[in-house]
Amino acid sequence: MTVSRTAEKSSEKPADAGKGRKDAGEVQTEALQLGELSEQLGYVLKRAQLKVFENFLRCMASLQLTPAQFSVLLLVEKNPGRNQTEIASTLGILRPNFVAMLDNLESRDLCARIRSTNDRRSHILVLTDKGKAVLARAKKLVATKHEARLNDLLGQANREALIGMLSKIANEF
Amino acid sequence: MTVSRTAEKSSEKPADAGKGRKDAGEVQTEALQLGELSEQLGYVLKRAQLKVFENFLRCMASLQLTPAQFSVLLLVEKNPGRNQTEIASTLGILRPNFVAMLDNLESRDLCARIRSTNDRRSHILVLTDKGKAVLARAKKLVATKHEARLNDLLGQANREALIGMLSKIANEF
DNA sequence: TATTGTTATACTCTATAACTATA
DNA sequence: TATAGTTATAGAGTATAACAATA
Repeated sequence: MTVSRTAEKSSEKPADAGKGRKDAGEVQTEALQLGELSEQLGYVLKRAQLKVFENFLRCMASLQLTPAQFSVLLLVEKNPGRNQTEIASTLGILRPNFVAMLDNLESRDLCARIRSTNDRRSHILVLTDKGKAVLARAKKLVATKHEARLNDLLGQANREALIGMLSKIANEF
Repeated sequence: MTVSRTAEKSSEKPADAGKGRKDAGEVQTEALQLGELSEQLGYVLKRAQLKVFENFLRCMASLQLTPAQFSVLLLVEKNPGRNQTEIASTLGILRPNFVAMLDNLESRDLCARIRSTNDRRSHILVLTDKGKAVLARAKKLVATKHEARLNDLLGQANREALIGMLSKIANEF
């Protein structure tokens, strides 16, 4: 739809552009009408996604993990012995783009590539001890700060319903 | 989180990487376990958003309108007489990035910039007749193809609940 | 001095082609 | 010949600084 922002940064606090009130006595500066936009699934979905990612980044600031990196660590932990192609494609990451991502995680000693003995073309992915420790801390931060925030906002039942509907859209739309 | 894709294109059909079954008789290729990932709000939100945008693009193929362009047309129609800064900031678009976007819409004769007489620095935005006509057709396509699809999938009540929760996240998270 | 629209620019994501080393 | 990982590259989207015209 539109929307932007890279975590904190500056600029554009949307949906509240015109102050709604004039500060001095010049021209009128009424807030804009969103109209049908606020009912557009894509629009509200995109905005919500950006907010959630921003919050995720803030919660993870101490561990310096992006949502994408977190998803890789989670998937590697849950599926040990898989190669780059398998992990990347499951996450919707293209193999070429996965290389730099892994270089980063490997340089931080969070995961490692191991040349497979069966097929020497493949790199098996594993978490290092540090990677496991960081992921454990990350999970706690996500649970106590990030997901907890969502529970406060929507309530447990609604949160589950939301995840369910989004999954359905992701899988069947 | 991860995920990609630009509408149709090729590559990466995630969440079903390993076929789950071997085709010949080589090695095992079981489907990967998503594990906690499928309960992560950010992950499922991002995936759903990509699917919805893809579907939007497909529904709008005949009009060649992106979600972002559609949102601009909607907002200009609903708020005639506003300038670039106001429209852009409401949508979370940075002014510099809004220039090329408007150049595109203007070159297609969908909207026009009008130098304001009050403040000659400002460009007032308006829809052209063609812009109004295209937007009307776009709304119909969205309603009958795009949003209708969501109703089929979730049902009217759930769809409204979903929009409501996403709005709440977008505004209060 | 401040603001509007603009240009230039940079950085991140995403996408495709093609190379290498294995198979 | 096909596949895994990689390189190079290109295109969107998003971000900041700075300039000209105007206020």
